Amino acid sequence: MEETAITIYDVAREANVSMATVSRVVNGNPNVREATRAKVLEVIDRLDYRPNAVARGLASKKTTTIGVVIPDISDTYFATLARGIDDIATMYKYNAIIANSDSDDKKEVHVVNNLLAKQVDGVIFMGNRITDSVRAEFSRSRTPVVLAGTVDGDEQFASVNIDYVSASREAVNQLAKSNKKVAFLSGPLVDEINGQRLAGYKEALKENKLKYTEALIFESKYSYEDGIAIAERIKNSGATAAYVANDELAVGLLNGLLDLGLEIPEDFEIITSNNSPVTNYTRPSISSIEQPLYDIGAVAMRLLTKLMGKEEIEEKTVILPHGIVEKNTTK
Amino acid sequence: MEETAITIYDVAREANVSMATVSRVVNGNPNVREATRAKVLEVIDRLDYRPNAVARGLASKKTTTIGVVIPDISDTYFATLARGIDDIATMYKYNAIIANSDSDDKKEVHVVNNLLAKQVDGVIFMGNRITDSVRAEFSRSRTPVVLAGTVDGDEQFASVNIDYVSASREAVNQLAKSNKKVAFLSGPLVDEINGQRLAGYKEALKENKLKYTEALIFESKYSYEDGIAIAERIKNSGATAAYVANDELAVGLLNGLLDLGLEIPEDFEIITSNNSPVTNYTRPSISSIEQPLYDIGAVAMRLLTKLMGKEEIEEKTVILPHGIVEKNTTK
DNA sequence: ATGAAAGCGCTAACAT
DNA sequence: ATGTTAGCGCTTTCAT
Repeated sequence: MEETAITIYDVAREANVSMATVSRVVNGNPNVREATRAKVLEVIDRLDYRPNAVARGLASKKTTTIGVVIPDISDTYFATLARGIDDIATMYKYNAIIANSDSDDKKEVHVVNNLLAKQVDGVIFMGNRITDSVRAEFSRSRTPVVLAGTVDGDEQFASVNIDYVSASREAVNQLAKSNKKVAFLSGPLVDEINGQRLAGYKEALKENKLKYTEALIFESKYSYEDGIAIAERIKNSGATAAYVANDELAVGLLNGLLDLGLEIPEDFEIITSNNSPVTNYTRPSISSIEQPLYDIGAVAMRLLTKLMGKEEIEEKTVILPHGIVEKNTTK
Repeated sequence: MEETAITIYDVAREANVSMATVSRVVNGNPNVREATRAKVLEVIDRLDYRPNAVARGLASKKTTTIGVVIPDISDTYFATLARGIDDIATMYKYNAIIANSDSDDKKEVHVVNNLLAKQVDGVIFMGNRITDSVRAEFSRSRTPVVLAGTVDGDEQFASVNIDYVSASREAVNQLAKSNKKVAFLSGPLVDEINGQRLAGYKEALKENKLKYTEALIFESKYSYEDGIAIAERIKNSGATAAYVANDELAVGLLNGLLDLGLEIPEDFEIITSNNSPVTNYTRPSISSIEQPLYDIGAVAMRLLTKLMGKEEIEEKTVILPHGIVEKNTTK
């Protein structure tokens, strides 16, 4: 908003053309004589004209803005996804309004509403689960939605993830090779993503002829402190290994166990889930499932551009490959 | 954008009032009879009317959206600032468009332009320095700008920071108590923020009657790997302590020195700058300057709301308090 | 307290 | 190739 903003009308008058022609030039419409285009461009440059995106949005019903619902932008996991989203968004000339939800049901509904009121062309939703109210909100809007790193059992929405079941199965398989008692440590099991991880854990136990017991299942929050706090209980459970659903939690568990005098990985093995940088900072560094977080965001955004462009989608449930990186918390 | 979006006009017709009245109700204008308000509200609820923020923006010249220029949202330092910004923005009913700049001059100008085209009501700018072209871009716009965690020597813009000179002086003072050779490790010294840190370093040397030598100044990128890579050079410099400008860099240095067989803090002391969670994850945990990152973002956003509301500002250069947290990389 | 009407700055038919 | 003219959905005077 300049002192006295230059409008398309000012440019038209100065260039002796109609505003339609200026609009055509601005939008790269080929139906403009080269000489005319040059003149308009010159005036645009001289007057330093900057098209008002809000007016454009109202007239065209396209805002070139997307909404991103994210639990917490200061959480590296989501921030990495967000970076992937924003890079691709920028590539396709979109801007991203980022709204923190804290995975709170009420806030989620609120921010989604807000985003839709702002007429975003699409939404990328991240969370641990997708509630019915959010689902309803999206359903009665025609705005395309893509879930990133978020599991939707109903497959109502397009989504980009890795195969969490397989990933955790592989991780637990690795641990079960040399441990009879493998603990499972995650955030709330009601979150669908953790449910999938638990399913993978159970599959691995079965494959290794180990029996499942709730005594080895630990539910917690996703924080370093929670990891520290739960270390003693896990040690006392008799487990000699743990698959952990979150890196900060894993770091906490590692340091907690170290504080209790355990040798890692000799006495206890750990595999975590996101292979974020912190897994390399600890001593020993933490073995982890490796997942392409940035790419999940990037692919989700690319998918969204297709949806917004009404392109045909070959497969709306995208599964990206994962791996296991062995570092120093496994033998 | 619903199937057939319902507009203020639909509500007006259904409630037998004019759109002006609906507008008044929506905007909480008191000049509406209670009965009328109730009826309108009922219709709004029944039709599930959601005011179009784009149209509002065009008519009122206020978008209730701010722009946030950030070097990299996946960098915890900035992500924490961003979280503070977004929380206060939400509190004041603003949304934030977040644009990554990678601290790249060209990108910065580009995203700022873009943000202004979108008619954001204000901008929060984060970076290591503020270039002339960005400065120019902001200058010829009337959009309020606040710098967060970003030093502007010219004090042209409102800003929120800690006193980097004092903070690094205190950190180095602490190290100089028991070390004759204290290294200084930072990102590019052309970045004003590092210039201030260096100034503090020099002051501390002087206070401790140590002489300044370029042999102890190390310039690097801001990454873990760079910290690892530079460890040997720092060790060979004869330094027995280092003040580091970035936490990831400090973690790298710590692990690098550990790999070289040094005992920390016995053989080498380290103090870093941001006290981010990773400083607690390492063994030993890293002593650090403590700065209120979240608050810097929050206060910057609060300041911006005042600027946008044309309120009087008592002091546009805000300095927040800092501290030093002694952990286990100092004796 | 309420309504009528004029824009906000632009796009998108439709004409020419 | 270019111009004319309706809107887009809302806010905001100005009347009443």
